[in-house]
Order: sequence, then structure tokens, then C-alpha cells
Amino acid sequence: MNLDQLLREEITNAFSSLFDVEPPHLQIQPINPEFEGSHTLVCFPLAKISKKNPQETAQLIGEYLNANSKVVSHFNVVKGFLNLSLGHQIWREVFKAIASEEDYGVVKPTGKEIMVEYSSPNTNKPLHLGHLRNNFLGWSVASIYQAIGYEVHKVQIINDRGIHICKSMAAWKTSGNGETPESSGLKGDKLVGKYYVIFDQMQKAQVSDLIAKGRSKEDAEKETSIMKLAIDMLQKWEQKDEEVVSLWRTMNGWVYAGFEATYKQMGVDFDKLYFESETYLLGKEEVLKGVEKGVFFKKEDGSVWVDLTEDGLDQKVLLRSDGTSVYMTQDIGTAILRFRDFPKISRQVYTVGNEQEYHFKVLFLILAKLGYQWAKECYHLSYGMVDLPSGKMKSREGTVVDADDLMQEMIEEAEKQTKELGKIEELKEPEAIELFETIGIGALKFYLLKVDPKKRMMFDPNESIQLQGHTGPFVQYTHARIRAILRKAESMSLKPADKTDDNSLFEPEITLINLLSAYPARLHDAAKDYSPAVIANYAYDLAKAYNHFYQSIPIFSGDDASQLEFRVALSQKVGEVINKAMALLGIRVPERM
RNA sequence: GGUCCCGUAGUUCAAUGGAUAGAAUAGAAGUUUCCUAAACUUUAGAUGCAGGUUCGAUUCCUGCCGGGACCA
Repeated sequence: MNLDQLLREEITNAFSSLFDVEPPHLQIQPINPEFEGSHTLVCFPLAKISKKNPQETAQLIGEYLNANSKVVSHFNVVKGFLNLSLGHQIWREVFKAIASEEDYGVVKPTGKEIMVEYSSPNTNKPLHLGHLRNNFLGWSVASIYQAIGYEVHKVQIINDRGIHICKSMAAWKTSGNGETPESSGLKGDKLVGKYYVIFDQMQKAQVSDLIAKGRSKEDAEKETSIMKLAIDMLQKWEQKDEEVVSLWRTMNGWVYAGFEATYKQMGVDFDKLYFESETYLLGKEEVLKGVEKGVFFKKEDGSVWVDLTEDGLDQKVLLRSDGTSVYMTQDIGTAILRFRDFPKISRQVYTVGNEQEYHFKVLFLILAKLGYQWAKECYHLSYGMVDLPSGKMKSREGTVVDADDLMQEMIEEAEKQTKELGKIEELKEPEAIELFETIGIGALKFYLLKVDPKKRMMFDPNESIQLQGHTGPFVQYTHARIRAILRKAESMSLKPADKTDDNSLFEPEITLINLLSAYPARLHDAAKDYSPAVIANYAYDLAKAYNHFYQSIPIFSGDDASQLEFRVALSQKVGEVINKAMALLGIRVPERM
């Protein structure tokens, strides 16, 4: 039974019998807590059709419902708002329906398939705070789609080729002395990142030497021995030179091992990896075909362009005059390859920062021009940058927040605060460590996911390690509290029951049932907007409402057994839904904390 | 120069065109014989500026101011 639908039908009936016309789309909204009732019908738009003023219209509909409705118990009118209160019996039935549903809110597989790309790092630098937002977002959106019945393929493209990795290789070769992750005790990605920084330092030193010898800055930057080595390595790599390829393989191997550890700690995973080294030659053929079809055009110097001025954009180069690809060319090829690999997907979602909005607009336009039907279904899940209180993260200024370090800090803070509260006396080592991780990582994920993805956000390290208030641990704590209730109920041999008897409900109980009934709709909203923030805020609202319920009603007092059983059942379901919602964010909820 | 995004309590975030703009933090004041006080209750505090559209605008439109990104 869908409450909203039921109300809609009843009001539609009421309206047409009262005014002899079909009503327009009804605005039924949740109510502000200051007003009595649970649903409100906005009657301003109806006034034109009913030919009465909004207040009268509301009054008439209210009276009609009072006399005829199965669900509305009473009403009140404020200005043009018809506030409806539903009977407690109805609320009990709503809850019964929810409680009896085994996997409440989860949609059975629909046969639809979707691909979600996220992470997609370069292999010359370790992952940082920005990647955390990216990974959490992408992973969560994938989970949300899974929950509404899609088969989801999680992928990333690893930018493992190009001048950047050659720079690390060049620096390692000249000054690395054969250092390895094992010999240095550094994580692989950190080690390779270290040599990327060393390259930069060597380059700077050599440039100033050359400038001192009278070279222009521009020339000097190209002619340092270290830069020449890097460029030489890139060329040799493209010629498949054995030695260079072998070093490239070794160093990328270190990076992957390092990334793997970071992904594990983050709790994200992938179904398939694409490597740029394997896909960067794709796309060129497609572009040439496009020239034949007349979709693209050639300039005198032989370069290939697409003209997007009709779409309000510029001309964009697709192949340079020497025939080499640009990023766009590769992305065209990769997109087509993916649809070949997974012919049943109806859409690709690219989780990439909003600085690439233009790039994806162009990419999707080009794919459409090439005649690919699925192009208009592709979606750039664009998210805002994460700023620090000191401003933007800049790798050159060393203000980048490292992903591993940050996660470690969060876990340590969780441990510290848990110990201060004296909560873990009974917990043994392995459980305690797991709990600190659950709380620390949960706090981080919630912090990054509760904000609308599209918006730029501020990351204040001091505030993020806060475990009170609008945070993940608040929700986790509520779950732990519910589990405690259920343990107690069990010890009292109280079985959860959803009997629909005559007992009236308290306001906090109705609020909870109302929130529970909203879960499927919120899930769909989240999918539609690609926004885990919708889920995060829902989980928070539910937890908040439960705490209020918990503090205002002594669950185990009173001698009416069915009332106690009902409250236990309500608690159990709230716990389940909290668990389910948090799982969509990749946040675990503990049994106790 | 062109395109796009963003301006909400001191701060970080909310608000399908709807009522008295919600939370959280920081501030003030309370609540532990009782199920977990990482909680709860009370209190104070905000829509950049100027117009327009309408019954009604934080939301839509125009201009300006301020912040950011991208394209050449």
C-alpha cells in the first residue's frame, strides 16, 4: 500500500465530486512540524479551477474527506493549506506493510545495466583528498543504482602512460640507486610519487644552471638532461623498447600495489580496469571514419577538427598535424570500446571533477555526431573541488592532503575519542580495531558524501574528525543504541510484533513510520540526481527522529505487552533501514559503540 | 573576450515555486537511581545588491557586485 497514492486518489475523488472537474496535478507535501498533521495539500493552484478562494476550497475538500475518507481522521486549514492528520490505525497498517517486507526498499533486478567510472588516477602520484570524494561518490552512486534494480559495472581508466610516469622513471633511474618499496619501506605509490617530486627538483636545479649559462627559460626547460631523459624514455616506450617497458612495468606494478591497499582501506572496488596504455591508440580510426562521413574536417596542415559552433561551442582539435591523438580522441575510443565490452549497458556515468565539464560536453556531442545512440544517455557526474581552510589544494605548494594519511588520522581520532568515553572496556583487540576503523572511515565518508556533489566543499580537518552532530558516527551510534534495545528485548523474551490493535500512537512513533515510508522515494531521488547526499541526509533524519523517540518514550515501561512489542518492532525496522541506507554510502554500522 | 558553476546564521551544510528559511557546530541554560549522555531539551543568531515574473521567490528571468572553473 502506498500512502501517497492512496491520498492522491482520495483527494482526486473528493475534488471531482465537489467541483465536477478533474483537478490538476496535486501538490501533496510533508508538513512543517509546527503544524498539526502529516500531509498538506496546497490549495492555491486548485482555486482557479474550483472557482472558490483557496481557503474555501481547502475547507470543502477537508470536510468531504472527513466524511468519506478511509485514511484521513481530521484536518485543519491554514490560509490555502489543507493540513491532514491520518488515523493511527492507518499508520499502524503502513508500518505493518513495511515491516512485513523482507528487503524493504530494494528493487528486484530490472535487467537494466549501467556503467559507473570513478577514481581513474594518474600513476605518478599517490591518491589524495580529491580522490576520496571521487571514489566515495562513484562507489555510492553505483550502489544506489544497484539498489533500484540495475546491474552495475564499476570501472576505472588508469592513466599509466605518458610523460608524467616517464618523469618518475627518469628520476628513479638517475638517482634512485635501485630503491624499491621493500628496501625503503615505502608504499609503492608513495615511492613513485617521491621520484616525481625529485624529478621536479632536479629539473628546477638544472634549469637555473642553464639560465645562468645564458639560455632562455623556455629553451632551458626543454634542454635539461633530466627532461631529455624523460622524453627519450617516452619515445622508447612508444617503440616498445624492452628495457624502458620493463622499468615502466616494474614501477607501475609498485603503484598498483599501493593503490590496491588504499582502495581496500577506502572500501571501494572495481569490476574491470581499463589501462590507457592499452586504449590510447583507439579512437584515431573512429576519427578518420568521421572525416570520411563528413562529421569532422581536415585543416591544411593535416590536423583534424570538429566544428561545434552550431552547438554554441568552439572548434576542437581531434588529431594533431603529425597524426597523434589528444585526450579527446582516446576518450572517444574508450567509450566505444566499453559499449562493445558491455553491449547491454544503457548508460555510462563518468565521475570526474567539474573542471572537465567542457570536455565531457564535447565528448558526448561528438559521440552523438558519430551516430551512437547511447551518447545522449551518457552522464558526467561532475563534482566540486574540495578546498582546505587555507584555500585550494596545490601539489606544488605541498598542501595536498594524502588519502592514506587522512584515513589513518581519522581512525586514530576515533580510537582516542572512544577511549576517552570509556566505551571499550569489554571489547577485545580485533573487535576494537575494527570498531575504530568503522567509526573513523564512516565519519570521513559521511563528511564527504553529505554535501551535494555538484557543490564545491570545504574540508576542515579539525571539523571532519568531529564525531558528534551531523556526522556518520551519530548515525552509527543510533544504530548501536537500537541494537542494545533489541538485545534487551530478547533477554526479556519480547518478540517484535506489528499488531494492529487499538492503542494510539505517540507523535514520535508516527514521525518514524512516516520517515520509514519515505525511504523508497528518497532512494529514487538519490538515483535520479546521482546524489548520495540525499541518502546521507535521510539516514541522519531517521537517526535524529529515533533519538527523539528514544528520549521521549520509555520503551520498556507500561504493561501493555503489545505496545512494547510494537516499539521493539519499530526499533528493529528503523535499525534495518539505517543499516541499509548507510550501506549505500559504504559506511558500516556497529553492533555497539 | 566567451561559456558554465557558486554567494543562506560567526562557521560547515539543508530547503520538488509554498506556511514562521531547517540542521550541525561554536555561544548561553538545563537533563544521567531508569533501555548506551558520541544522546536529549530550551535559548540566541542568516537568504550579496537592485529590479521583474505570481496568489506566493532562497529557488525562475535581467542587471550589478563578489568567489571559482573551463574555452581560446
